[in-house]
Amino acid sequence: MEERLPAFDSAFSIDCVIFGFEAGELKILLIERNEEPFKDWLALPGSIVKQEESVDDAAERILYELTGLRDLHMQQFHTFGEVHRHPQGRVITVAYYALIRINGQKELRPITQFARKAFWHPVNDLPKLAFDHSEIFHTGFNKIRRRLNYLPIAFELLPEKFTLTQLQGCYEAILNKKLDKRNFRKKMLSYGFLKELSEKQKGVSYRAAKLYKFDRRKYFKIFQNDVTES
Amino acid sequence: MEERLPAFDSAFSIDCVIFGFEAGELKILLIERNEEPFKDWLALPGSIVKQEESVDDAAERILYELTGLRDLHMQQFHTFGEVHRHPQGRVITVAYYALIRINGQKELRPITQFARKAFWHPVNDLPKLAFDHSEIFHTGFNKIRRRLNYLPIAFELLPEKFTLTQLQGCYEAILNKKLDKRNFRKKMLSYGFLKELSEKQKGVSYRAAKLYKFDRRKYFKIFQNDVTES
DNA sequence: AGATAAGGTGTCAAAATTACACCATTAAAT
DNA sequence: ATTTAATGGTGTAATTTTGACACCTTATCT
Repeated sequence: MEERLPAFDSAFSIDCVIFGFEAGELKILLIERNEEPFKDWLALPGSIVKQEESVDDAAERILYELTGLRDLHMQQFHTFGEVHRHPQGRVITVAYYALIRINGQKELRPITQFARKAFWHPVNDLPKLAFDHSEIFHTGFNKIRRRLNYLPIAFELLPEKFTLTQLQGCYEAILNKKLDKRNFRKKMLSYGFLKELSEKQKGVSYRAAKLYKFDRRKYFKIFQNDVTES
Repeated sequence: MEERLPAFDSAFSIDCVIFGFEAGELKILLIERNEEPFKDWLALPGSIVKQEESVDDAAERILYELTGLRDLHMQQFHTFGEVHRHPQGRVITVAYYALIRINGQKELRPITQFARKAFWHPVNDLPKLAFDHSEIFHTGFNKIRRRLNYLPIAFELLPEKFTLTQLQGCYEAILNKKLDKRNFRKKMLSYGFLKELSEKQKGVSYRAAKLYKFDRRKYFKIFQNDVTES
Protein backbone atom coordinates (compact mmCIF):
# COMPACT_ATOMS: atom_id res chain seq x y z
CA MET A 1 0.00 0.00 0.00
CA GLU A 2 1.33 3.34 -1.06
CA GLU A 3 2.20 5.84 1.67
CA ARG A 4 0.64 9.19 1.10
CA LEU A 5 -0.89 11.83 3.29
CA PRO A 6 -4.55 12.31 2.65
CA ALA A 7 -5.39 15.18 0.37
CA PHE A 8 -6.72 17.81 2.70
CA ASP A 9 -9.83 18.16 0.63
CA SER A 10 -10.83 14.68 1.66
CA ALA A 11 -9.93 13.53 5.11
CA PHE A 12 -11.35 12.08 8.27
CA SER A 13 -11.04 13.54 11.68
CA ILE A 14 -11.88 12.71 15.26
CA ASP A 15 -13.73 14.87 17.73
CA CYS A 16 -13.93 14.05 21.40
CA VAL A 17 -16.62 14.78 23.94
CA ILE A 18 -14.91 14.15 27.26
CA PHE A 19 -17.21 14.21 30.26
CA GLY A 20 -16.18 14.98 33.80
CA PHE A 21 -18.08 15.59 37.00
CA GLU A 22 -16.92 18.18 39.49
CA ALA A 23 -18.59 20.25 42.16
CA GLY A 24 -21.91 18.62 41.39
CA GLU A 25 -21.74 19.68 37.77
CA LEU A 26 -21.29 17.76 34.58
CA LYS A 27 -18.54 19.26 32.45
CA ILE A 28 -16.82 18.65 29.15
CA LEU A 29 -13.35 19.38 27.92
CA LEU A 30 -12.91 22.24 25.51
CA ILE A 31 -9.85 23.61 23.80
CA GLU A 32 -9.05 27.06 22.58
CA ARG A 33 -7.96 26.67 18.99
CA ASN A 34 -4.68 28.16 17.93
CA GLU A 35 -5.00 27.59 14.19
CA GLU A 36 -7.28 28.35 11.31
CA PRO A 37 -10.02 27.64 10.64
CA PHE A 38 -11.88 28.84 13.73
CA LYS A 39 -8.66 30.17 15.27
CA ASP A 40 -9.33 31.43 18.80
CA TRP A 41 -12.67 29.66 18.94
CA LEU A 42 -13.60 27.15 21.55
CA ALA A 43 -13.95 23.65 20.22
CA LEU A 44 -14.05 20.01 21.13
CA PRO A 45 -10.62 18.41 21.10
CA GLY A 46 -10.28 17.07 17.59
CA SER A 47 -7.92 16.58 14.70
CA ILE A 48 -7.15 14.61 11.56
CA VAL A 49 -6.67 10.83 11.48
CA LYS A 50 -3.29 9.73 10.15
CA GLN A 51 -2.89 7.32 7.29
CA GLU A 52 -1.47 4.48 9.33
CA GLU A 53 -3.58 4.50 12.44
CA SER A 54 -7.01 3.11 13.06
CA VAL A 55 -9.81 5.47 13.90
CA ASP A 56 -9.89 4.14 17.45
CA ASP A 57 -6.14 4.68 17.85
CA ALA A 58 -6.42 8.14 16.40
CA ALA A 59 -9.01 9.05 18.99
CA GLU A 60 -6.61 8.26 21.81
CA ARG A 61 -3.66 10.00 20.21
CA ILE A 62 -5.57 13.15 19.37
CA LEU A 63 -7.04 13.50 22.80
CA TYR A 64 -3.59 13.09 24.27
CA GLU A 65 -1.98 15.65 22.00
CA LEU A 66 -4.60 18.26 22.67
CA THR A 67 -5.14 17.78 26.37
CA GLY A 68 -2.40 15.59 27.81
CA LEU A 69 -5.00 13.00 28.86
CA ARG A 70 -4.22 9.34 28.31
CA ASP A 71 -5.67 5.90 28.64
CA LEU A 72 -9.30 6.88 28.57
CA HIS A 73 -11.81 4.44 27.26
CA MET A 74 -12.90 6.19 24.09
CA GLN A 75 -16.29 5.18 22.80
CA GLN A 76 -17.29 6.02 19.26
CA PHE A 77 -20.84 7.29 18.99
CA HIS A 78 -21.55 8.95 15.65
CA THR A 79 -20.00 10.11 12.41
CA PHE A 80 -20.79 13.52 10.99
CA GLY A 81 -20.53 13.72 7.25
CA GLU A 82 -22.16 16.85 5.89
CA VAL A 83 -20.35 18.13 2.82
CA HIS A 84 -19.65 21.60 4.11
CA ARG A 85 -19.18 20.95 7.78
CA HIS A 86 -15.50 21.92 7.46
CA PRO A 87 -14.85 25.23 5.67
CA GLN A 88 -11.59 24.12 4.08
CA GLY A 89 -12.49 20.84 2.49
CA ARG A 90 -14.28 17.58 2.75
CA VAL A 91 -13.70 16.28 6.24
CA ILE A 92 -15.97 13.78 7.87
CA THR A 93 -15.50 13.35 11.56
CA VAL A 94 -15.94 10.37 13.81
CA ALA A 95 -17.06 11.45 17.26
CA TYR A 96 -16.08 9.73 20.48
CA TYR A 97 -17.03 10.22 24.05
CA ALA A 98 -15.13 9.30 27.18
CA LEU A 99 -15.68 9.61 30.89
CA ILE A 100 -13.05 10.68 33.35
CA ARG A 101 -12.59 11.49 37.00
CA ILE A 102 -11.68 15.14 37.04
CA ASN A 103 -10.59 15.21 40.66
CA GLY A 104 -7.28 13.40 40.75
CA GLN A 105 -6.38 14.61 37.29
CA LYS A 106 -3.08 16.24 36.52
CA GLU A 107 -3.07 19.59 34.87
CA LEU A 108 -4.42 19.74 31.37
CA ARG A 109 -1.66 20.73 28.99
CA PRO A 110 -1.83 20.50 25.23
CA ILE A 111 1.21 18.77 23.73
CA THR A 112 0.83 20.36 20.31
CA GLN A 113 0.58 24.02 19.41
CA PHE A 114 -2.73 23.31 17.81
CA ALA A 115 -4.57 24.07 21.02
CA ARG A 116 -3.68 27.05 23.15
CA LYS A 117 -5.22 25.51 26.21
CA ALA A 118 -7.64 22.86 27.36
CA PHE A 119 -10.11 23.30 30.19
CA TRP A 120 -13.30 21.99 31.73
CA HIS A 121 -16.56 23.72 31.02
CA PRO A 122 -20.01 22.98 32.51
CA VAL A 123 -22.36 21.45 29.98
CA ASN A 124 -25.18 23.72 31.03
CA ASP A 125 -23.61 26.91 29.85
CA LEU A 126 -21.71 26.05 26.71
CA PRO A 127 -20.68 28.83 24.35
CA LYS A 128 -20.96 28.51 20.60
CA LEU A 129 -18.36 26.04 19.44
CA ALA A 130 -16.33 25.77 16.25
CA PHE A 131 -17.56 23.74 13.27
CA ASP A 132 -20.61 21.60 14.09
CA HIS A 133 -19.22 20.83 17.50
CA SER A 134 -22.29 22.00 19.34
CA GLU A 135 -24.33 19.39 17.52
CA ILE A 136 -21.68 16.77 18.16
CA PHE A 137 -21.78 17.55 21.84
CA HIS A 138 -25.56 17.24 22.00
CA THR A 139 -25.54 13.93 20.22
CA GLY A 140 -22.89 12.63 22.60
CA PHE A 141 -24.73 13.90 25.64
CA ASN A 142 -27.87 12.11 24.50
CA LYS A 143 -25.88 8.92 24.10
CA ILE A 144 -24.57 8.82 27.62
CA ARG A 145 -27.99 9.76 28.95
CA ARG A 146 -29.48 6.78 27.17
CA ARG A 147 -26.75 4.48 28.37
CA LEU A 148 -26.75 5.64 31.96
CA ASN A 149 -28.91 2.74 33.05
CA TYR A 150 -26.95 -0.12 31.59
CA LEU A 151 -23.38 1.11 31.52
CA PRO A 152 -21.32 2.28 34.48
CA ILE A 153 -21.30 5.86 33.22
CA ALA A 154 -21.69 7.55 36.58
CA PHE A 155 -19.05 5.39 38.27
CA GLU A 156 -16.43 6.42 35.76
CA LEU A 157 -17.10 10.05 36.50
CA LEU A 158 -16.99 9.81 40.27
CA PRO A 159 -13.89 9.41 42.43
CA GLU A 160 -13.07 5.91 43.53
CA LYS A 161 -14.71 6.51 46.88
CA PHE A 162 -17.95 8.37 46.80
CA THR A 163 -21.09 8.98 48.80
CA LEU A 164 -24.57 8.04 47.72
CA THR A 165 -25.47 11.70 47.53
CA GLN A 166 -22.63 12.32 45.11
CA LEU A 167 -23.76 9.36 43.06
CA GLN A 168 -27.29 10.66 42.95
CA GLY A 169 -26.05 14.12 42.03
CA CYS A 170 -24.18 12.61 39.12
CA TYR A 171 -27.27 10.82 37.87
CA GLU A 172 -29.26 14.00 38.24
CA ALA A 173 -26.70 16.04 36.36
CA ILE A 174 -26.78 13.63 33.45
CA LEU A 175 -30.53 13.20 33.37
CA ASN A 176 -31.14 16.82 34.21
CA LYS A 177 -33.86 16.01 36.68
CA LYS A 178 -34.30 15.43 40.37
CA LEU A 179 -34.55 11.91 41.69
CA ASP A 180 -36.12 10.70 44.91
CA LYS A 181 -33.45 10.10 47.53
CA ARG A 182 -34.95 7.07 49.21
CA ASN A 183 -35.89 5.33 46.02
CA PHE A 184 -32.53 6.05 44.47
CA ARG A 185 -30.63 4.59 47.42
CA LYS A 186 -32.88 1.59 47.71
CA LYS A 187 -32.38 0.73 44.10
CA MET A 188 -28.65 1.33 43.92
CA LEU A 189 -27.97 -0.71 47.02
CA SER A 190 -30.26 -3.51 45.88
CA TYR A 191 -28.00 -4.25 42.90
CA GLY A 192 -25.22 -5.25 45.23
CA PHE A 193 -22.40 -3.73 43.23
CA LEU A 194 -21.74 -0.97 45.75
CA LYS A 195 -19.33 -1.86 48.52
CA GLU A 196 -19.79 0.06 51.71
CA LEU A 197 -16.48 1.19 53.19
CA SER A 198 -15.81 1.71 56.85
CA GLU A 199 -14.45 5.12 55.97
CA LYS A 200 -16.45 8.32 56.01
CA GLN A 201 -16.38 11.51 54.07
CA LYS A 202 -13.96 14.14 55.42
CA GLY A 203 -13.75 17.90 55.49
CA VAL A 204 -17.44 18.64 55.31
CA SER A 205 -19.14 20.98 57.71
CA TYR A 206 -22.03 18.68 58.32
CA ARG A 207 -22.59 15.06 59.16
CA ALA A 208 -20.12 13.00 57.17
CA ALA A 209 -21.59 10.42 54.82
CA LYS A 210 -20.47 6.83 54.35
CA LEU A 211 -18.18 6.18 51.42
CA TYR A 212 -18.80 3.48 48.83
CA LYS A 213 -16.74 1.79 46.19
CA PHE A 214 -17.94 0.50 42.84
CA ASP A 215 -17.49 -3.21 42.11
CA ARG A 216 -17.13 -3.37 38.36
CA ARG A 217 -17.11 -7.14 38.21
CA LYS A 218 -20.44 -7.44 39.98
CA TYR A 219 -21.87 -4.68 37.85
CA PHE A 220 -21.12 -6.53 34.66
CA LYS A 221 -22.46 -9.77 36.05
CA ILE A 222 -25.77 -7.98 36.33
CA PHE A 223 -25.82 -6.08 33.08
CA GLN A 224 -23.84 -8.30 30.76
CA ASN A 225 -26.98 -10.08 29.55
CA ASP A 226 -27.58 -7.15 27.31
CA VAL A 227 -25.57 -6.34 24.29
CA THR A 228 -23.59 -3.55 25.80
CA GLU A 229 -22.03 -0.85 23.72
CA SER A 230 -22.25 -2.24 20.25
CA MET B 1 -13.13 24.41 -2.42
CA GLU B 2 -11.18 22.52 -5.04
CA GLU B 3 -12.98 19.71 -6.86
CA ARG B 4 -11.05 16.52 -6.81
CA LEU B 5 -11.87 12.88 -6.52
CA PRO B 6 -10.58 11.37 -3.34
CA ALA B 7 -7.32 9.54 -3.68
CA PHE B 8 -8.28 5.92 -3.50
CA ASP B 9 -5.78 5.31 -0.78
CA SER B 10 -7.85 7.46 1.53
CA ALA B 11 -11.56 7.37 1.14
CA PHE B 12 -14.78 6.82 2.97
CA SER B 13 -17.43 4.38 2.05
CA ILE B 14 -20.90 3.34 3.10
CA ASP B 15 -22.10 -0.14 3.92
CA CYS B 16 -25.75 -0.97 4.37
CA VAL B 17 -27.42 -3.60 6.50
CA ILE B 18 -30.96 -3.75 5.15
CA PHE B 19 -33.34 -5.84 7.18
CA GLY B 20 -36.47 -7.49 5.89
CA PHE B 21 -38.91 -9.99 7.31
CA GLU B 22 -40.42 -12.70 5.18
CA ALA B 23 -41.88 -16.12 5.82
CA GLY B 24 -41.27 -15.72 9.52
CA GLU B 25 -37.57 -15.11 8.99
CA LEU B 26 -35.41 -12.06 9.41
CA LYS B 27 -33.32 -11.44 6.32
CA ILE B 28 -30.76 -8.97 5.05
CA LEU B 29 -29.87 -7.78 1.60
CA LEU B 30 -26.67 -9.08 0.08
CA ILE B 31 -25.04 -8.42 -3.24
CA GLU B 32 -22.77 -10.53 -5.34
CA ARG B 33 -19.77 -8.36 -6.12
CA ASN B 34 -18.72 -7.98 -9.71
CA GLU B 35 -15.46 -6.13 -9.12
CA GLU B 36 -12.20 -6.47 -7.29
CA PRO B 37 -11.45 -6.65 -4.49
CA PHE B 38 -13.57 -9.56 -3.34
CA LYS B 39 -14.95 -10.09 -6.84
CA ASP B 40 -17.64 -12.80 -6.77
CA TRP B 41 -17.93 -12.62 -3.02
CA LEU B 42 -21.12 -11.90 -1.20
CA ALA B 43 -21.14 -8.56 0.54
CA LEU B 44 -23.30 -5.90 2.08
CA PRO B 45 -24.37 -3.26 -0.41
CA GLY B 46 -21.67 -0.63 -0.12
CA SER B 47 -19.55 1.80 -2.06
CA ILE B 48 -17.50 4.98 -1.94
CA VAL B 49 -18.88 8.35 -0.88
CA LYS B 50 -18.57 11.06 -3.49
CA GLN B 51 -16.89 14.35 -2.88
CA GLU B 52 -20.01 16.46 -3.09
CA GLU B 53 -22.55 14.43 -1.20
CA SER B 54 -23.12 14.07 2.50
CA VAL B 55 -22.63 10.71 4.11
CA ASP B 56 -26.37 10.40 4.66
CA ASP B 57 -27.09 11.18 1.02
CA ALA B 58 -24.43 8.75 -0.10
CA ALA B 59 -26.09 6.00 1.89
CA GLU B 60 -29.33 6.44 -0.03
CA ARG B 61 -27.66 6.72 -3.40
CA ILE B 62 -25.44 3.70 -2.90
CA LEU B 63 -28.26 1.50 -1.74
CA TYR B 64 -30.27 2.54 -4.75
CA GLU B 65 -27.48 1.91 -7.21
CA LEU B 66 -26.73 -1.53 -5.88
CA THR B 67 -30.23 -2.78 -5.24
CA GLY B 68 -32.76 -0.48 -6.89
CA LEU B 69 -34.32 0.28 -3.51
CA ARG B 70 -35.25 3.86 -2.73
CA ASP B 71 -36.62 6.09 -0.03
CA LEU B 72 -35.65 3.93 2.89
CA HIS B 73 -34.97 5.55 6.21
CA MET B 74 -31.27 4.93 6.55
CA GLN B 75 -29.95 5.02 10.08
CA GLN B 76 -26.24 5.34 10.69
CA PHE B 77 -25.00 3.05 13.44
CA HIS B 78 -21.22 2.73 13.46
CA THR B 79 -18.04 3.64 11.62
CA PHE B 80 -15.38 1.04 10.99
CA GLY B 81 -11.90 2.46 10.75
CA GLU B 82 -9.25 -0.23 11.01
CA VAL B 83 -6.23 0.59 8.89
CA HIS B 84 -6.24 -2.58 6.84
CA ARG B 85 -9.91 -3.31 6.61
CA HIS B 86 -9.80 -2.66 2.86
CA PRO B 87 -7.06 -4.47 0.96
CA GLN B 88 -6.49 -1.70 -1.56
CA GLY B 89 -6.08 1.35 0.59
CA ARG B 90 -7.28 3.32 3.53
CA VAL B 91 -11.02 3.25 3.48
CA ILE B 92 -13.11 3.85 6.52
CA THR B 93 -16.73 2.92 6.22
CA VAL B 94 -19.83 4.36 7.78
CA ALA B 95 -22.43 1.68 8.33
CA TYR B 96 -26.18 2.20 8.08
CA TYR B 97 -29.14 0.02 8.71
CA ALA B 98 -32.63 0.28 7.31
CA LEU B 99 -35.85 -1.66 7.64
CA ILE B 100 -38.13 -2.54 4.77
CA ARG B 101 -41.24 -4.48 3.94
CA ILE B 102 -40.07 -7.20 1.66
CA ASN B 103 -43.53 -8.27 0.59
CA GLY B 104 -44.74 -5.52 -1.71
CA GLN B 105 -41.24 -4.83 -2.97
CA LYS B 106 -40.44 -4.71 -6.65
CA GLU B 107 -37.71 -6.86 -7.99
CA LEU B 108 -34.20 -6.14 -6.76
CA ARG B 109 -32.08 -5.01 -9.65
CA PRO B 110 -28.68 -3.38 -9.35
CA ILE B 111 -28.39 -0.20 -11.41
CA THR B 112 -24.60 -0.32 -11.66
CA GLN B 113 -22.37 -3.12 -12.88
CA PHE B 114 -20.67 -3.14 -9.54
CA ALA B 115 -23.09 -5.74 -8.22
CA ARG B 116 -24.07 -8.74 -10.27
CA LYS B 117 -27.23 -9.23 -8.28
CA ALA B 118 -28.92 -8.36 -5.02
CA PHE B 119 -30.99 -10.77 -2.97
CA TRP B 120 -32.43 -11.47 0.44
CA HIS B 121 -30.66 -13.86 2.74
CA PRO B 122 -31.79 -15.13 6.16
CA VAL B 123 -29.68 -13.73 8.97
CA ASN B 124 -29.39 -17.11 10.61
CA ASP B 125 -27.37 -18.73 7.90
CA LEU B 126 -25.08 -16.04 6.56
CA PRO B 127 -22.03 -17.06 4.56
CA LYS B 128 -18.67 -15.41 5.00
CA LEU B 129 -18.88 -11.91 3.63
CA ALA B 130 -16.35 -9.66 1.95
CA PHE B 131 -14.18 -7.24 3.92
CA ASP B 132 -15.27 -6.90 7.56
CA HIS B 133 -18.90 -7.09 6.52
CA SER B 134 -19.71 -9.95 8.88
CA GLU B 135 -18.68 -7.80 11.80
CA ILE B 136 -20.63 -4.86 10.42
CA PHE B 137 -23.71 -7.02 10.14
CA HIS B 138 -23.39 -8.24 13.71
CA THR B 139 -22.99 -4.75 15.05
CA GLY B 140 -26.04 -3.61 13.12
CA PHE B 141 -28.09 -6.58 14.24
CA ASN B 142 -27.25 -5.82 17.85
CA LYS B 143 -28.34 -2.24 17.32
CA ILE B 144 -31.81 -3.06 16.11
CA ARG B 145 -32.17 -5.66 18.83
CA ARG B 146 -31.41 -3.03 21.43
CA ARG B 147 -33.76 -0.55 19.85
CA LEU B 148 -36.63 -2.95 19.32
CA ASN B 149 -38.37 -1.78 22.48
CA TYR B 150 -38.35 1.93 21.87
CA LEU B 151 -38.38 2.30 18.10
CA PRO B 152 -40.99 0.91 15.71
CA ILE B 153 -38.52 -1.58 14.26
CA ALA B 154 -40.94 -4.45 13.89
CA PHE B 155 -43.67 -2.32 12.34
CA GLU B 156 -41.39 -1.18 9.56
CA LEU B 157 -40.65 -4.78 8.69
CA LEU B 158 -44.22 -6.03 8.63
CA PRO B 159 -46.81 -5.36 5.94
CA GLU B 160 -49.23 -2.55 6.60
CA LYS B 161 -51.85 -5.01 7.82
CA PHE B 162 -50.59 -7.76 10.02
CA THR B 163 -51.74 -10.25 12.61
CA LEU B 164 -50.56 -10.36 16.18
CA THR B 165 -48.93 -13.69 15.50
CA GLN B 166 -46.91 -12.17 12.69
CA LEU B 167 -45.92 -9.32 14.96
CA GLN B 168 -44.81 -11.71 17.64
CA GLY B 169 -42.89 -13.76 15.10
CA CYS B 170 -41.06 -10.64 14.05
CA TYR B 171 -40.08 -9.83 17.63
CA GLU B 172 -38.98 -13.40 18.13
CA ALA B 173 -36.87 -13.37 14.99
CA ILE B 174 -35.07 -10.23 16.09
CA LEU B 175 -34.60 -11.27 19.70
CA ASN B 176 -33.95 -14.87 18.74
CA LYS B 177 -36.11 -16.20 21.51
CA LYS B 178 -39.64 -17.36 22.09
CA LEU B 179 -42.10 -15.03 23.75
CA ASP B 180 -45.26 -15.88 25.64
CA LYS B 181 -48.29 -15.41 23.43
CA ARG B 182 -50.70 -14.11 26.03
CA ASN B 183 -48.24 -11.75 27.63
CA PHE B 184 -47.09 -10.43 24.29
CA ARG B 185 -50.60 -9.66 23.12
CA LYS B 186 -51.63 -8.14 26.41
CA LYS B 187 -48.67 -5.80 26.33
CA MET B 188 -48.88 -4.80 22.69
CA LEU B 189 -52.58 -4.06 22.87
CA SER B 190 -52.19 -2.15 26.12
CA TYR B 191 -50.08 0.50 24.40
CA GLY B 192 -53.00 1.48 22.24
CA PHE B 193 -51.05 2.08 19.07
CA LEU B 194 -52.46 -0.96 17.31
CA LYS B 195 -55.68 -0.40 15.44
CA GLU B 196 -57.86 -3.45 15.04
CA LEU B 197 -59.31 -3.68 11.55
CA SER B 198 -62.59 -5.31 10.65
CA GLU B 199 -60.74 -7.30 8.06
CA LYS B 200 -59.31 -10.74 8.57
CA GLN B 201 -56.39 -12.63 7.23
CA LYS B 202 -57.04 -14.45 3.94
CA GLY B 203 -55.78 -17.52 2.22
CA VAL B 204 -54.80 -19.50 5.27
CA SER B 205 -55.94 -23.05 5.82
CA TYR B 206 -56.92 -22.47 9.39
CA ARG B 207 -58.91 -19.96 11.37
CA ALA B 208 -58.15 -16.51 10.01
CA ALA B 209 -56.69 -13.98 12.43
CA LYS B 210 -57.72 -10.38 12.88
CA LEU B 211 -55.62 -7.83 11.08
CA TYR B 212 -54.12 -4.80 12.77
CA LYS B 213 -52.61 -1.56 11.61
CA PHE B 214 -49.82 0.39 13.28
CA ASP B 215 -50.60 3.95 14.38
CA ARG B 216 -47.26 5.72 14.18
CA ARG B 217 -48.50 8.93 15.70
CA LYS B 218 -49.73 7.22 18.84
CA TYR B 219 -46.55 5.21 19.03
CA PHE B 220 -44.40 8.30 19.15
CA LYS B 221 -46.65 9.94 21.68
CA ILE B 222 -45.77 7.09 23.96
CA PHE B 223 -42.07 6.76 23.26
CA GLN B 224 -41.06 10.28 22.37
CA ASN B 225 -40.15 11.10 25.97
CA ASP B 226 -36.92 9.32 25.34
CA VAL B 227 -34.14 10.58 23.24
CA THR B 228 -34.82 8.39 20.27
CA GLU B 229 -32.15 7.53 17.76
CA SER B 230 -29.46 10.03 18.51
C1' DA C 1 -67.48 -35.93 10.85
C1' DG C 2 -63.12 -35.75 12.25
C1' DA C 3 -58.44 -34.06 12.01
C1' DT C 4 -55.40 -30.33 11.85
C1' DA C 5 -53.59 -25.90 12.79
C1' DA C 6 -53.61 -21.69 14.56
C1' DG C 7 -56.65 -17.98 16.96
C1' DG C 8 -57.87 -16.09 21.04
C1' DT C 9 -58.46 -15.42 25.99
C1' DG C 10 -57.65 -14.46 32.12
C1' DT C 11 -55.77 -15.12 36.61
C1' DC C 12 -52.56 -15.02 40.08
C1' DA C 13 -48.05 -14.29 42.28
C1' DA C 14 -43.89 -11.88 42.32
C1' DA C 15 -41.18 -8.05 41.40
C1' DA C 16 -40.43 -3.34 40.46
C1' DT C 17 -41.73 1.31 40.80
C1' DT C 18 -43.47 5.36 42.89
C1' DA C 19 -44.91 8.60 46.38
C1' DC C 20 -43.98 10.34 50.59
C1' DA C 21 -41.69 12.78 55.92
C1' DC C 22 -39.04 12.80 59.79
C1' DC C 23 -35.28 12.16 63.06
C1' DA C 24 -30.00 11.93 63.42
C1' DT C 25 -25.53 13.68 63.12
C1' DT C 26 -21.87 16.91 62.53
C1' DA C 27 -19.50 21.30 62.41
C1' DA C 28 -19.87 26.06 62.62
C1' DA C 29 -21.71 30.13 64.61
C1' DT C 30 -23.26 32.50 68.59
C1' DA D 1 -23.14 25.36 76.04
C1' DT D 2 -26.62 26.10 72.94
C1' DT D 3 -28.38 26.88 68.63
C1' DT D 4 -28.33 26.75 63.71
C1' DA D 5 -27.51 25.04 59.24
C1' DA D 6 -26.81 21.45 56.27
C1' DT D 7 -26.93 17.00 54.89
C1' DG D 8 -27.24 11.86 56.25
C1' DG D 9 -30.05 8.23 56.61
C1' DT D 10 -34.20 5.41 56.89
C1' DG D 11 -39.51 2.32 55.71
C1' DT D 12 -44.08 1.55 54.27
C1' DA D 13 -47.90 1.15 51.40
C1' DA D 14 -50.22 1.50 46.92
C1' DT D 15 -49.68 0.82 42.16
C1' DT D 16 -47.86 -0.97 38.10
C1' DT D 17 -45.45 -4.25 35.55
C1' DT D 18 -43.91 -8.67 34.59
C1' DG D 19 -44.04 -13.53 34.12
C1' DA D 20 -45.91 -18.11 34.42
C1' DC D 21 -49.32 -20.91 32.90
C1' DA D 22 -53.81 -24.12 29.77
C1' DC D 23 -57.82 -24.54 27.34
C1' DC D 24 -61.64 -23.80 24.28
C1' DT D 25 -62.75 -21.78 19.51
C1' DT D 26 -62.74 -21.30 14.71
C1' DA D 27 -61.78 -22.28 9.97
C1' DT D 28 -60.21 -25.34 6.51
C1' DC D 29 -59.07 -29.67 4.59
C1' DT D 30 -59.93 -34.55 3.84
